[in-house]
Amino acid sequence: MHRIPAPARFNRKAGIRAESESTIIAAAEQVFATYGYRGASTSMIAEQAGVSKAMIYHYFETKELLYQIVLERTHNWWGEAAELLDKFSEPVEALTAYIHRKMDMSRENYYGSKVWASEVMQGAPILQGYLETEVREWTKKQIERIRSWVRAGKIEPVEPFYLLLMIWATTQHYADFEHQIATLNGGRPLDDEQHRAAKDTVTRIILKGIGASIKSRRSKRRAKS
Amino acid sequence: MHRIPAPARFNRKAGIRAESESTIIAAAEQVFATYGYRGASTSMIAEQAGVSKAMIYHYFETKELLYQIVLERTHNWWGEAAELLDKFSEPVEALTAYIHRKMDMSRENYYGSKVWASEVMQGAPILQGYLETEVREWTKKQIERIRSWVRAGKIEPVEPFYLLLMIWATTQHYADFEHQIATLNGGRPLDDEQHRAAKDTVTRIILKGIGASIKSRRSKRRAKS
DNA sequence: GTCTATACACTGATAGAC
DNA sequence: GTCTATCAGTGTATAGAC
Repeated sequence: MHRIPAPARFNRKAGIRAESESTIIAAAEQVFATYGYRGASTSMIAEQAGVSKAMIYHYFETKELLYQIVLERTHNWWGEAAELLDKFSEPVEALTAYIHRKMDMSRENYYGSKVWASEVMQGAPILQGYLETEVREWTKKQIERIRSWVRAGKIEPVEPFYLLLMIWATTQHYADFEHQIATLNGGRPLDDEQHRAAKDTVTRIILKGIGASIKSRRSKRRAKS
Repeated sequence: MHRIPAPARFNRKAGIRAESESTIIAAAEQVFATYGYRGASTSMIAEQAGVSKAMIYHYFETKELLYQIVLERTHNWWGEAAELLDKFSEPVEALTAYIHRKMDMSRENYYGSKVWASEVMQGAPILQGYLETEVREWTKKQIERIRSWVRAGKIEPVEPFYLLLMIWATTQHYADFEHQIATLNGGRPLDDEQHRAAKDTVTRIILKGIGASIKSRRSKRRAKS
């Protein structure tokens, strides 16, 4: 395809297109998160986005394509957190950074997490290939890394797979079950202080639980996100 | 489309009505678990149950009523695990029994857990009343109990709410994400040995993470008054 | 109790005016 | 780019034969 870098004043149409697309994607993410793929209707997405239903089909060929794009976004979004785990060589730093980031992401945008959960509960018809390749490879790699920490005596013997599942489960729970958590919290979502306490509690229990508790106190507690 | 395994019949020798009803309920539980309330259709439930669609409406007035019954069953089923927590006065025994039971239940019937998760992701339109009364009261009570364990020096200081959420998240993850876990496990569900290892790992990390491991129980005793 | 036939709202998707 | 009108199919739910 022949792409021409156009001047800014000729990009107005492309600007409108990009804006409409992301508005629709954001709306679709919310509706898919709430009702799942089959339960979501294009009219609901259109209404949520504030556009006519025909606009959905103007920008996206089918409902399934739109769903795939939403899933792709979520997968890329979580990929960022996954990379974090590799950026630190020590278990305490790596796990702390990973857990905190995932907790923040669960709070920042819980819709993506819900769409993923819904997709997996369906049997991952769209994500299956991705699960069997990238996610599986990443998991194997992290399992080996955790094993090396055990061999180096940095953490106590632990089954790495179930440790990883525990971290995923706990951090994503704050996204997928945000409504239940808010209800039990008196009808209000966790405030900043509660969110910080939740992150600290989760991190402390896991690190201490695998014998990797923090030895030196560091005031790395800046306001994140 | 994703195929659902055949339903398990709960009744052995009961009336035709009772047997048909429980067959339909079991089928409905699977379909609701897979596609959510809106995404599930009565034809799919009928096919899964091996009866005609009209039979669904013969035994259950509406799709929503059938859904409510499925949710009610799940709620009662989990209530059994909830009671377990009160049957032991010591944190190690209570939490071990509770975690093990919830892990077993997640394996025994993950459909109920999925339906609950799906309902909550919708904003709990049906379960909201339960969440605001029974679940909230139970949670408050357990929070107080955990606080008393902290005061008695039986466990280290911990925010009880986030500990409870962690236990729920982790144990239910094995139900809600069983497909993803099986995929990462080479396409096979966790076998008996792996399930046992998962239970042990989860229990050990949590107990050790709150300073309630069996070994240190006696030495952690402190004069309180 | 079980089935087929059917009413009618809603679904995904398209055509065509502007 | 945006809208209304529309189609074929599926959705929930009911009626009535056997």
